[in-house]
Amino acid sequence: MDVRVEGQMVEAGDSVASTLRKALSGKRFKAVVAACGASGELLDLHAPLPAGCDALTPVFGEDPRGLELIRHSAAHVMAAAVKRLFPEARVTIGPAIDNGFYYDFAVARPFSSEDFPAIEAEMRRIVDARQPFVRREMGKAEAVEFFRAAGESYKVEIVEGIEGDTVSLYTCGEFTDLCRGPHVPDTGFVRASKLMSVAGAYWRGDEKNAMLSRIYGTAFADEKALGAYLQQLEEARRRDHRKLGKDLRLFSFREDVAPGMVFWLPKGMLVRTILEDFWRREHLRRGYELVQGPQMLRVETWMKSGHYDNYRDNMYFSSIDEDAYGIKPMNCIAHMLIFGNELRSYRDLPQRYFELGVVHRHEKSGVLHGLLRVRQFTQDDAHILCMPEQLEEEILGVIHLVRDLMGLFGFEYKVAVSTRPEQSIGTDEAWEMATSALVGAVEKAGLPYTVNKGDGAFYGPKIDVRLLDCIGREWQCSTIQVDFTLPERFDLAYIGQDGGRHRPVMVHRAIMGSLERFIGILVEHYAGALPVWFAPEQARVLTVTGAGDAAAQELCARLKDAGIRVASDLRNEKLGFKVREAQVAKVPYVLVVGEKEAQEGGASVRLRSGENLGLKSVTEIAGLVRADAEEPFKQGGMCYSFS
RNA sequence: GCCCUUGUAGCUCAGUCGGUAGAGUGCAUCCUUGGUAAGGAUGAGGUCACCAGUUCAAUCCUGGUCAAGGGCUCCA
Repeated sequence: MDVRVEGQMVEAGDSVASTLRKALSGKRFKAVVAACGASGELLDLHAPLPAGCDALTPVFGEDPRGLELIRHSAAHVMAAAVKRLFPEARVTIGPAIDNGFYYDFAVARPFSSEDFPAIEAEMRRIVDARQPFVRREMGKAEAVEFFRAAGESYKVEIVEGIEGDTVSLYTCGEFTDLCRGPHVPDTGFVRASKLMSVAGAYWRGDEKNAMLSRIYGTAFADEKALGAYLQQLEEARRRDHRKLGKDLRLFSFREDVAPGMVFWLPKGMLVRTILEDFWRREHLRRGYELVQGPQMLRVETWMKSGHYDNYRDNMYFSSIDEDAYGIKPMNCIAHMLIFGNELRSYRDLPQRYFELGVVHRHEKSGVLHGLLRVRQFTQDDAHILCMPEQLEEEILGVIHLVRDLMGLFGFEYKVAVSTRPEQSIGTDEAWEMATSALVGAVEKAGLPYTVNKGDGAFYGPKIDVRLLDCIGREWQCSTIQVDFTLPERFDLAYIGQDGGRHRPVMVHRAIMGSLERFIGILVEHYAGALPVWFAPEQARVLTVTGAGDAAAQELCARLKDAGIRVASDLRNEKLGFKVREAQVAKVPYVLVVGEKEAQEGGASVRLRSGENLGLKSVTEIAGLVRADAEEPFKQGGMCYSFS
């Protein structure tokens, strides 16, 4: 029988490898890590050619599937090295993950990064030995016996949990591990790897179980790809909003005073204010109304809403005159009550309430992370109360708002629709109606989406939007949720055309999600070089010598009159020094005033890119800055300027 | 909460194999008036996170506490 390999037909060999060898050049064959069978399954190179197999695709290390194999095999190599150095360590699991792999070990003394050099050296020896990965099938009982004899109690537990009669084992050198496979042909393919960090991890991810010692590592097809990845990590560190926030004086944290809560410094607060102002205006333009509820509500209200039962552990409480109050972790209750404040007609619907609502949530201390995970934050929260037949239209409006906002910052994004989970309330009919409204809206908007089956909230289906920043990281921001419960619990109603009382449907949505978090993402996305429209300092006037002070102040005043956020640096320092400081502060426009400019008026303009535009008049400069600030709005159909 | 790492000047970090500490940067003052990424000098600034223990002596060793950072979702 003949087998198709990369477009040519070759005679089937005994093994996958021998078949491929007939079709590939020696050099290419050496780089193959595995093969993909006719039905898409991955095969070990050493494996016998499956019966009836009529096509094979070689998989290389650069291929995502090949890379995953390399990483999985790297986990085995690391485990083998650890077993050599620490024979008493018991192995547990070691999968490939997004950016590498890990392996969890049960050891008396947890590993630390100081153990890395020894482990890496041992790994190197194993890699250089080019030990083949040998697969073997074994009956379950036999496998249990094998691992019990080896003292690998965790493996025994895993084998016992596996369905079916046989399991597969892979051996490289003296190390044998339970593994589904496949693997790279030999350890030589794990030539570019690096151990990254250690962490504690619970057995099977359950905090009731024993704490294991996890070692994270990464591996690539070659040193070049590994180097590129390490460089990308370096780039991410360079963009870290916590560092940039400190350097650029945007915000600070005082762990001793208020852990997980932000102190907004003047520049950061200006950025926030501009974003808030823009966002409020945009909401007004799209038919939302601004509202605001109290910061704390009596505890009885939280009982009525269900938050006390379901969310109490994350809430802060206080008491006033012996009455218990809960500080709001969400804004929806006040919006419910605002709807219920008067009798509503179907003519009044939809009601769209928008609030930049400050909420408090008690996050566990270990999960706080700069602006991205805090305990007090501001949601760009809205609740739309509408008739069921308006639902799709309303959701479409929200999706358009998401699209326009993401476009404004140049974010790519991914949409996922989450459907009814096992545990949920509400009728099938309501779920069906809401889910089809969500799907219908996404389709009308022409957006590709995925479905997360059973991942909806217990009270309704939802759309989640994950944005991708400019270095490809994903962030969960926007969420659009349909909710049947709250209108029910608060007995909200409107009078329909028929004169009867009807229950409105509620859409809960946040686009930026948390303002704090969104600003953190923006800082990382732009690496601190914020676009002119919300840069806290759009321009800085620098003098060459003290003789330019008066002209600089005059220029500054005129630009301020033109609505430009400008500062001046009249310090007694050399120009090069001041230029550097402005550059480090990522100021978009640096305006230099020297003798020549003082005489002719205007300033010589240096951009953040380092480009020098030469002498420009005040009017020209104001025009440049303004045009730059308006640029991002050209695509979104939006329009905004802060003044 | 749990595991690993870390905690020294406003910031970034050295250092002391146990004898209470240093650099760069920033800040202040002075000199310097310099044309697009760092001019020079001088000075101020620290209960070495906190609490115990060991010791003649602890910032350093030991134990504990607090905080931060990396993880604790990826399942042979």
